[in-house]
Amino acid sequence: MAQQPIDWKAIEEKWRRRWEEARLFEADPDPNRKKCFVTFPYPYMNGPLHIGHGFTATRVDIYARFMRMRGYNTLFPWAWHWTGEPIVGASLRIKMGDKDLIRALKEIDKVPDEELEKFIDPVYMARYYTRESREAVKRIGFSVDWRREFHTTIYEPTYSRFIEWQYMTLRDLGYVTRGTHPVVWCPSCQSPTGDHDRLEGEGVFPEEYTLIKFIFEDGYLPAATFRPETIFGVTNMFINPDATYVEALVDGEKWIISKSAAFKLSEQLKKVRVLREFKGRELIGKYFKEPINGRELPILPGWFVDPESATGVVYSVPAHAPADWIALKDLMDKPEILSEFGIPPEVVREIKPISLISVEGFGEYPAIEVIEQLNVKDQFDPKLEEATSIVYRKEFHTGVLKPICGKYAGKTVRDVKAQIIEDFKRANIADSMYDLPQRVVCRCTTRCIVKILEDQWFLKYSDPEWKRLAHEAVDAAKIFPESARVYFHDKIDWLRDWACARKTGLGTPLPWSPDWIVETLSDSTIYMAFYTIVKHIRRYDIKPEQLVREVFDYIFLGKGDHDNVSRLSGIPPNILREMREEFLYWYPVDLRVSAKELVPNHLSFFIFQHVALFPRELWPRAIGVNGVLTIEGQKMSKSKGNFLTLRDVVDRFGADVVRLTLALAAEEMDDPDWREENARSVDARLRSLYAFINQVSGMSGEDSIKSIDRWLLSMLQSRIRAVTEAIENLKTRTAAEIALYEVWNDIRWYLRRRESPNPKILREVANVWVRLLAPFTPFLCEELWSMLGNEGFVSMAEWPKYDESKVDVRAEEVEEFIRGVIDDTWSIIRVTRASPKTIYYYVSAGWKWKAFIKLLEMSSVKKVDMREAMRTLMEDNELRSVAKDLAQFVSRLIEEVNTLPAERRRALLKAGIIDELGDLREAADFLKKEFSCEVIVYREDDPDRYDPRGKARQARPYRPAIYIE
RNA sequence: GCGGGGAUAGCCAAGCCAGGUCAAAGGCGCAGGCUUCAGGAGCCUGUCCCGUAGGGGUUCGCGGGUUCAAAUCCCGCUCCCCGCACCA
Repeated sequence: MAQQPIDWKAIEEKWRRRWEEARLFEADPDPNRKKCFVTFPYPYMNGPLHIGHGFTATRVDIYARFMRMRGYNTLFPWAWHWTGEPIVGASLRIKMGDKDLIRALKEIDKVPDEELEKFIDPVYMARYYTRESREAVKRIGFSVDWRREFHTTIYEPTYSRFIEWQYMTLRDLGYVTRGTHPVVWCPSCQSPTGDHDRLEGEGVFPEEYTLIKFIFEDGYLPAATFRPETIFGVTNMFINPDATYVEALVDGEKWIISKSAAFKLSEQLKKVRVLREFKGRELIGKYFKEPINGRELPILPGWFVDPESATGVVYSVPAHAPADWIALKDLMDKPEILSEFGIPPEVVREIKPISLISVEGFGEYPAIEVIEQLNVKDQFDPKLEEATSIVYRKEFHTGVLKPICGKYAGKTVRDVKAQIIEDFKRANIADSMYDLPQRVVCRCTTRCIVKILEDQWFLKYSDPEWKRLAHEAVDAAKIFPESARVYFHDKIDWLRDWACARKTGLGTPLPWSPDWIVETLSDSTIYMAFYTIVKHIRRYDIKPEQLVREVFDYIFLGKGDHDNVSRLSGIPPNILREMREEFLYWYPVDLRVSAKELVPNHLSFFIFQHVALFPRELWPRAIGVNGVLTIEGQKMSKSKGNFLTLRDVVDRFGADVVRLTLALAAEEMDDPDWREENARSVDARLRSLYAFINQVSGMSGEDSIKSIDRWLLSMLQSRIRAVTEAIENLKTRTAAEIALYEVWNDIRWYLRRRESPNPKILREVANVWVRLLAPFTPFLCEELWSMLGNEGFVSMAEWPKYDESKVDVRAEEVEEFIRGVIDDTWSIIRVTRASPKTIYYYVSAGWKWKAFIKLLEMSSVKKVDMREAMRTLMEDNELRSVAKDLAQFVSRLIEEVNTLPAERRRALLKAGIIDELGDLREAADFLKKEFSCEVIVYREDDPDRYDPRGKARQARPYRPAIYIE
């Protein structure tokens, strides 16, 4: 199998053109054929397709091509996702001259200058990438029906009509609700700041604080806390003397809070009117009242109080909050600070921590104990945070409230916390506000706050009934790999309501509230249904305004009759019927594949929305989940500079090489790793494959059938079966591995064993082989298929069928036997470091075979022991005559026979007594070549044998005795 | 923290669900040989350790256990990766 220069590009172009001319992958309903509808989640067009897209989509295409060859009417459509913020964002950044982005687009995406300048129009940008990506998809050879291509957003008005229908229907079904929701918000951009839009604060989300409204003069000091239960242990207040505070009317009450808190609250549905501004020191030394028992407590200076955090008002519980204790201790140690504020030292000295939670393993004052344990020095010690977290966790999970807590006494903190908050709020002792636990800075450099968005539209994924249906859909579907099923169930339970509309970005406006746009993950859930009718929309030039609700109701839900709907829409009734029929023909989706990162969002939404909108028989049939691609072991990213676009990779290596390399990289949920080294190796293999098939196609020679010929065909059957089963289960790596390497190794062994290969057999094998590989390397296989003299496309050829009649267990056992003999012989040669002149083999005597088979039979019923075995064997006259040797023979074999796996035992029994002498003599020439010496074969009981060391009697079935000179 | 996936010989990676054919597929790399008008091609052999006869020893993250028998089952531990929401 020598290599030849092959022009991949020429082959690929040739067949791509022919496929297109033949409209090979355009699939239309055919009631006489079973259908298969596979989909790949449409990619987002803010950049070129990368090799990670290529990986997942290749798996889809392998499956599609496989099913097509198995006779299924197979549809693999493709579309483009334009919905969302990033395209607009990128476009804006280009407009503003963002150097990093522009360089990335030039260098990685290879966008020419004259195109780049037009990217200030986001739609132009999306169109550009769509055009580029379409080319890449064609080049890599995905078997797509392009008549059904579309993109999303209002720029594809008929798609928008579809989305409108979807959301009106969902709303009527009660799955869309209205509500409020806290988001991280940039006051400058006036929009939510997602994780990827931040300079600082990745992974930071709003947290809800309880505000305890301590009474102060004619108003309140609302102190923020996560631990409202500790109010029973409050001893004082801390205010930052240098921070700016305000007196403000908040929903009609007078509140004293930090200046920034006032602003934040105004974004959280509170009516805020600032009355006056002042420094915190004004409050220091004054007294406030706690609202439970009305105790009067002092306000002390605390510079650790961050006015940017929550209200900037902090109450102090030194028994249970390490920070509070440390702050108090500081003040006790530094009376001069107190005097600066005119506070007598005894005010602080007399403060006693009040214990309100009992915790196993701690005494009265857990905070103080932990501070001592960790040796926290002062308020600025980083260990303080750890101390706080230890106390908090311990008290939350195991703490029990003490009698001082009144009606909550005796309960654990965990159980009663929510109740306390509710009670306090009802009693107007508490309120709440959201804030960010850490600084978050928007890309525009503005510090973010939490805003509560009103009138937000939600998909009610929290609905238990909806969840139940989603679970049922997961149970009913095939999930590849099976282990991902639990992942889906888990994520369905975990999903909360999803804000399904946004104010900015591209998309489709909500039909009943057009200032909102359907959010990107929410407009991409059932669009596979649109593939089934977009063909008609194009062909019959159906206008968006014709696509009234009733049209979709009719097509997708079977509501109404076509005459009526025709009147409403102006679409002829026969076309409506055709669309309905086409939808019903293709639906449900037979397979959808994506990377595992989409399980918690896209794939789960896909399931949810299908169960909401469609009857059970139209729910997805199978979902495949795969890993996330890395490049040479590294996560792919544009900033790291290891971003590989699909187009570049296909340009460099050719479509088939890329496809096969990707297929061989991983399956199930393992992460594939793209390695150039692997691609080069695959390239070499394919060149050799070409050379081999080329050679076989013109080969002539004798065509007698020997055992080795039957062996090759027999092996091929098990390869066919294994590849078929693997692809059925989307185990594309296993399938590719067997189809390429295992078959290759079989053929190699065959060529080695057969001095003059049988051309007919090889051509038969080649015809199967090329078809097994066709889903993986379709271009090359088309070429090889025609090289082998076949008419038509291999893409449409019948998938090889497992042929029982070609299975030859005996031939397989014979090869096992020969291979074993070779291995044993090599082993001896290596150990003795001899260079053999003559090798003598002695095959087992007839009685050994007889006993061996008998033992196999006995052990397939149940485990045999020595005594029982001998008793049965001795019933045979011939065996009895060699009783002494028999006993030795059986004792050596019995363990082995007993532990043989059932399958193997069956194979051995099926093969029966093989003609060791004949087979070995037939292989003698081959063995001579292998060992470059003479080979002589005897039967162990041949009276004329040459056996100077008495080796012959060691012979066992399948393991002849060996003597080497 | 919650959830999911992992840990196998130099590397990648099968096997584990259904315990014995497992010193453990396949690929890559490496070494030796062959082939070739010596291009990153092909073929053969080797690649845990020991062994002058086909054998033996020790391995499948760590520690226990079940079993005649465990990479595979059970318990505990350590470490790695990924997701965690208004975002594609």
